[in-house]
Amino acid sequence: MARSKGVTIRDVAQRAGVSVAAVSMALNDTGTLSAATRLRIRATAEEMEYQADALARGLRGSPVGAIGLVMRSLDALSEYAPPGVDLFTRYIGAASAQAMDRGLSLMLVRDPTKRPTPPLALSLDGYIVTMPHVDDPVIDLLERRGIPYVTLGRDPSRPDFTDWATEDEISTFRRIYEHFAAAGARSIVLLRGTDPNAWNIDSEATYRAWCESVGITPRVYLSAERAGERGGEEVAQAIVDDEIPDAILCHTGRQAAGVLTGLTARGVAVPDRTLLATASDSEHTRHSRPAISAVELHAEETTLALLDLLQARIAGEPSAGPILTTGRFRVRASSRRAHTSG
Amino acid sequence: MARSKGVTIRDVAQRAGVSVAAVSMALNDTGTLSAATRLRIRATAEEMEYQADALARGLRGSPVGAIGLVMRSLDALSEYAPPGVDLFTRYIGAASAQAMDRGLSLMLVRDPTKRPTPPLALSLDGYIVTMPHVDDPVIDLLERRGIPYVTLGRDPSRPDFTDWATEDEISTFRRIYEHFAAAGARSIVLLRGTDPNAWNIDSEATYRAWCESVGITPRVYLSAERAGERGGEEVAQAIVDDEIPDAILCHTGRQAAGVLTGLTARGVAVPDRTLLATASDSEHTRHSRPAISAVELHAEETTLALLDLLQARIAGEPSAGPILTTGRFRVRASSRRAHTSG
DNA sequence: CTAAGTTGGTAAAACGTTTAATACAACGGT
DNA sequence: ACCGTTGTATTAAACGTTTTACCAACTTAG
Repeated sequence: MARSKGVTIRDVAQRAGVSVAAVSMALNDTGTLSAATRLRIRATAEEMEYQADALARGLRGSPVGAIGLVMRSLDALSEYAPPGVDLFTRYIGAASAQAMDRGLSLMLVRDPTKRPTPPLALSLDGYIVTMPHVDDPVIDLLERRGIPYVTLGRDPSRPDFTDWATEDEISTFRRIYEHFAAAGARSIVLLRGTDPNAWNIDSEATYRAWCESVGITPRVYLSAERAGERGGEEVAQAIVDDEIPDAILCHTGRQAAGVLTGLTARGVAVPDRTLLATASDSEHTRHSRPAISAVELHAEETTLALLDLLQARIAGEPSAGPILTTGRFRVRASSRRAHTSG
Repeated sequence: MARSKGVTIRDVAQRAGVSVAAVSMALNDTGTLSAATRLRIRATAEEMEYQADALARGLRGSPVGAIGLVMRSLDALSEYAPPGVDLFTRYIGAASAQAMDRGLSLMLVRDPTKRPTPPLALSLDGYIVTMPHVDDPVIDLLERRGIPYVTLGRDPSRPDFTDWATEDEISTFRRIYEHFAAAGARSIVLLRGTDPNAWNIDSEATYRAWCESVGITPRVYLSAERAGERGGEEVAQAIVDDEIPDAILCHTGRQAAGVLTGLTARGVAVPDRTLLATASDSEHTRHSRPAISAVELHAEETTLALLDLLQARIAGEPSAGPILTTGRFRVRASSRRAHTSG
C-alpha cells in the first residue's frame, strides 16, 4: 500500500560511480562532462530504466512535461459533455493523443481563474486555450504568471498576438455565402452565438462586409451557445416573423438543427423555400432530415499546429503563427436546390 | 516572460509572525497548535490567497490533487477520437467536470506502461482505469507502485477486487434477450468484441447461460472493436452464410451499424426478417435507417460512482463497491416487429 | 619553475512543502 | 525547590532534481 517510488538519480549516480550532478548533466546534455563519462552514465541510466521525477524537476523550475487544455467554449456551457457535441471532445482526444506522441501529458483544466486554483494548474509547462473571450481572465492569469500559451482562434483582445491557429473561418464563411448566392439566394440571415470570442466577432464582420460587397441588407440574429437546439428553434420563429429569408447560416450544428425544426414547424420548406447551412459539423447536421450542409472541421490538423506553436513558444523560438487550416464545406440536402443540383 | 511563482508558505509565515511549520500545520489541521494561532494563520493565508504548490507537496509524498484517467478501450483503437464514437469522450468530459467540482485535476494518460512513462503519471493521487484487460499491465504497474485505482468495469483477473463501477450490463443483456424472445425470436446471435475485458467475457457468459435456460443453441461471433463498421459488415455476411437468425445483438453501435448495412446488402430485412439491437448507444444507432435499439449509457452516473470509490480508496476508507448503475434499453425501429408494435 | 588557463568533475544550495525531533515555557505534584 | 508533565511553537531533515560555485589535476605560456 505504501507508495513505492521508482529508481532515483542517486541510485544511478551510485551505480555509475559518479555524483548526482554528473548524472543530471549527462542526461540533460549540460555542463562539462567528458564524452566518455556522459555515455557511461547514460548507459547506466538506461539500464536501470531511470526516469526523472517530474515533481522534483518542476519544483526546481524546469519543465514538468505536461501541458494544460482549457476549453473556454465548454466552460460556458452548463454541461461539460452534452450528447451530440462531438467537436470539443474530438479536440480533446486529438490534442491528448498528439501530446502523448511528443512525450507530453495533457491535463484538462476548467477555468484556472476560479478559486481554489486547480492543483498543478500553475505548474504546467504551457497551455492551449480554446476560443478566448474578449479580455479573457484566463489569458490574463497566464500572462501574469509568465506561462506560455497558444490559443485556438485568435485572441480578440490582443491583435498583436500571433501564437494561434484556427480553421480558416473567414474564407469558409465567404464560400458559403457565395454558395447561397449561386443558388439564387437574395436575402441571407446569419445566426451566431453570444460568447464574446473571435469566432462570433469575426464571423459577423465577415458577413457584413460580404453583404455590403454584394448589396444585401445584413440580418444578424443571436442565440447563446448554451441554448442549443431550443435556442435555434426560437430564433427560427423570430426570423420567420420578421421575413422569410432565402438562406440562413448558423454557427453551430445544434443551432442549425433547431432552426430546421423551427422552420419546418412554421411550414417553411428546407431547402425549397429557404436554404440552410452551418459552420460547424456535428451529429445533428449529418443525420437530420434533410441533412444540413456544414463545414467539416479537422480537429487533428488544428491541434497539431497548436502543439507545434506551443512547443516553439516554450522553447523560446520565434512564433510561426498564426496558422490557418482549411475546413471543407460539405454540401448536403439542406442547401441543395432541386434545379441547381449536380 | 520569467515564470513568476505565487505566494509561498514562507511569505505567509513571515506575515503571520510564525514559522513555516506552523502555517503548514494550521492549514492541514495537524500538529499541536493552539486554536487561536491556527485561526490567525488561516486568516492570513486566506487574505494572501495562499495556495500550496502541488509539486512541492507531492515531492514530500502528500497528495497532489490530481488523478489520472486511462482509457484502455481507446488505447486499443488506432485513432484516439474517431468520429461518431461519443461514448468514451463523454466519459472523459463527465469525469473531468466532476473531478473539477471536487477540486481535483484530471489528467488523460495513455498507457502508462509504455516507455518513456508519461510525465507526472506516477505522481498522481490515483487512477480511473476503464475496461481493464485480463492480466492488464496497467493494473500491474499501479499495484506495484501502490497507486490507488478504481476501474470502470470489473477487472477480469481479480475477482476479489471491489473498487469498480459499471452500467449493469448483465441484467440489461438479459432484458434484451427477453425482448427478442417476446418478439418471437427463436434463434439469436451475439456479436461481441475481442478486447479481453469483462465487458466481452461477461457478456458471452450471460448469453450462453440465457440460451441454455431457454433451450436455444448459442451462436457467438467476434469482431475486433477497432474494425468498427467494416467489421460488423463482414460478420453480417458470415452470419447470413451460416444461417439467418431471428435476432442479433451487437456490442457496439458501430458494429451494429455495420451489421445493418451487411444484412441489407444481402437482402435480409431489419426488423422484418431479423431483429437488431446493440448494447452501446452511439450516433449510428440513433440515426441509422431503421434506427437501432440500444442501451443508453449514463456516463455521468458512472463516473460519479467511480470518483466516490476512488476518493474513498485514496482516503483509506473501506470499499463501497462494486456499484452498478442501470442503463436504459431504448427500443427503436430495428427491433420492433410490426405485429408487436405498441 | 611558477602563473594562468583548461578539463572534468564534485559539493552544496535551492525549489516549497511536510513531519519528526526538539525546545521552551508554564504548571502540578511530591 | 525539584522534577516530570503538558501545551505550543520552532528547528531541521527530507523529498528528487538542477545549477552554481568550487576544486583538483593537467597543460600551456612566460
